[in-house]
Amino acid sequence: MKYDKVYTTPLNLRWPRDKEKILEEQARLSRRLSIAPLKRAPQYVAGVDAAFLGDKVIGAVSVYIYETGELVEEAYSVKEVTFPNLPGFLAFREGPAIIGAVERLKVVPDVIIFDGPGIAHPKGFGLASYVGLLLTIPSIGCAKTRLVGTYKEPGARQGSHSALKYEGESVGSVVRTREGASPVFVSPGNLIDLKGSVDIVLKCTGKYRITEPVRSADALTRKLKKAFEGDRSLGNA
DNA sequence: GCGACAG
DNA sequence: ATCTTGTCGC
Ligand SMILES: [Mg+2]
Repeated sequence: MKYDKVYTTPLNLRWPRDKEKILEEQARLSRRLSIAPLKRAPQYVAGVDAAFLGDKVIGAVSVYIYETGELVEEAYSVKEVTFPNLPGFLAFREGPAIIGAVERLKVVPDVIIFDGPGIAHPKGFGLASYVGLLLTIPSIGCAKTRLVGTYKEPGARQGSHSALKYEGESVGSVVRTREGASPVFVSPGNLIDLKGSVDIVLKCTGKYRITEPVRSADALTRKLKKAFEGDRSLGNA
């Protein structure tokens, strides 16, 4: 279709003009990811999410103490939306605002959980991988639905999981975080492996399907959005 | 040409 | 993701 606005990637590549270059860039960056076990147990686990308001993106982050589940800090940032909504490129829309939020934190998270995939992506470079690579912070992709890959429905009990395969590789795990609810799609983003990702997601799961850190960030995202609606200085109204 | 398709 | 109140099922 046609675009009335100039959409750009954080690397000044324009859509749809530079479509091929953008795809090459995702593939190139994915090769720089490190999918390996976490060195030491995390102390701080963060959850991130984003919301949209007009042509603005609100990124939010909630940090918890991994062992106790205590909320210790939150932050957010607002950015301009610079990329259209197309499957495979979510990172270009949410990434900037999420990165901005994490950079405003006083504490540096040991691992970050995302509302979107890591390497379970067409080019092996989903939202969690993108942010995890740019910030050099271990990241976990925890998508609500499938982007790529095939799998067998996991068992009905909480904690059940099955492999998510794509192009012959086991890129993720389909995890039943809550009984009676649809499973979640876990895949490592950067600086962590699949096993460690699943362990952390389950450890951060409370009574809901979505991980507590991400739920918290999602809640913050909406509170902020509500507070910003009708705010001329933010560009809407 | 017809589906699939993160949030 | 977003637009939105009540309503069906466990
Ligand atoms: Mg989200």
